[in-house]
Amino acid sequence: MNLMQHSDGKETSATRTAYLTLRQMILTGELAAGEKLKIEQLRTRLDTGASPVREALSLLTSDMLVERLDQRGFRAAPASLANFQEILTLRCALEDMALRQSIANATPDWEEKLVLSHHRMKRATADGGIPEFEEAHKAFHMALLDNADSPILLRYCGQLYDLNIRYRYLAAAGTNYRKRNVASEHEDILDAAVRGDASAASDALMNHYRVTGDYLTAPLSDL
Amino acid sequence: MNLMQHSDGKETSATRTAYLTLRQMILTGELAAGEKLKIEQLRTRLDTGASPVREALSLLTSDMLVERLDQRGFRAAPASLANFQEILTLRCALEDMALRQSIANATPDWEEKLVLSHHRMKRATADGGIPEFEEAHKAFHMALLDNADSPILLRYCGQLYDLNIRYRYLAAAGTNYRKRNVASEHEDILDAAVRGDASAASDALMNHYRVTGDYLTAPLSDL
DNA sequence: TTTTGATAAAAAATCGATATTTGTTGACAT
DNA sequence: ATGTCAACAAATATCGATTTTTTATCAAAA
Repeated sequence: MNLMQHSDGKETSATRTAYLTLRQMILTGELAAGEKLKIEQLRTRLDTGASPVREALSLLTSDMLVERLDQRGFRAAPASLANFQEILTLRCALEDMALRQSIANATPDWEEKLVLSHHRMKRATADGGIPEFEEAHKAFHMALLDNADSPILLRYCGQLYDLNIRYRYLAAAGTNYRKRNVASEHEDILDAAVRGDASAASDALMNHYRVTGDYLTAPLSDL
Repeated sequence: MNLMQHSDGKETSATRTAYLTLRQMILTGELAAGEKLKIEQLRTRLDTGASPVREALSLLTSDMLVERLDQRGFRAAPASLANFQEILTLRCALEDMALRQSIANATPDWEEKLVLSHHRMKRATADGGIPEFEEAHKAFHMALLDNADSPILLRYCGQLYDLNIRYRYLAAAGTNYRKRNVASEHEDILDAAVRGDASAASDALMNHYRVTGDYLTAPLSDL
């Protein structure tokens, strides 16, 4: 069945490979927002059949990264300032909920994972490339929420996180996020979370999003 | 391309038909929670090819109504009490948000749609079958939120609504929901919404969910 | 000119067949 | 008896080709 060797050596289906690849291409803007996604074109680009491409696009539809047009194929989800701001607002609402639940369920094991993911993010900030940082950054943010014991909520938070990433890349080709000093903001969140202070952690997280949001709004104002 | 005549005569793709049919079958329990969904079996049952079935299942995966098992096909999402309660909790949180925004944006046009959808639901309660009532009931609840100007939020609310429906069918084969007197609860919500009293409307809506939740928890306790 | 309608090209959706994987059974050795 | 392994059966995943739909082109008519 044409097994694919995934980067780390794990074997995956062609559909999964196509899904991950297309997702990455959309998040980074390699496939531009609003762009028509032609099956044939993607088929050759990913060197796979039409069925896996089609299925991958269907899956991306649920992530709101791809839109399905009636009988006219697919396109990358359009970007707009309104969409960006909606994502920001919802992230604040949902992550506040998730973070408070997560902290309420705090365990030593969770704390350790949290500290670890923060360390890895700092390490990736220092010497990794952008993809490595992005991965570690998401891992940290999701680790904050991961203890919430609410799979659907976490799923939504993850989706919104990814939708937001796309706007980071749009705003500045994904480069200068690290140039702003986010390290202290991340530490504030981590410290409060580990301390078990839900309100402080939530405040710090919301502040982080508000500041980042303001920071990105200007470059995105012409959307 | 094998156009399908949808019930109301609108032409749709085979994929869309399969999606809607399978969704209905899962919501009503015709395809039981946790049940293995074999392509071949569904293919003959829906009288269509493997590709549309496969794509429809992929789409249902994003609705959390179907799970994809690594290389072993699909199954209907399992049901559990924890899942039911998570859905209830999230619905309260998200619909509270959406309803308040909706009311904050109130317009005469929205009010009219709201009243209309409520009337239609009452009418369907009186003389319609279960599917008609279910459709009208969802239309009313979504109409309450529809003015919120937050597409993603509305999407999530719609998803959670559907997930919850499945538990209604599970609890009582979907029959006795109307036997409880929900009419007055619906009227309380409607009145407060039309009056523009967001807090009262939200209280009424939350009460509606809490009561319904309690009502369903007992029959579902053996999940 | 603008509109209309037919025609041709491009693309999407679907089908049928094939290859690959998972699961199952039962003989054989321990 | 129990565990292992090969052969077989069932089901999934994928491909290649076909059908259908949409989009583009262009000539003829208003």
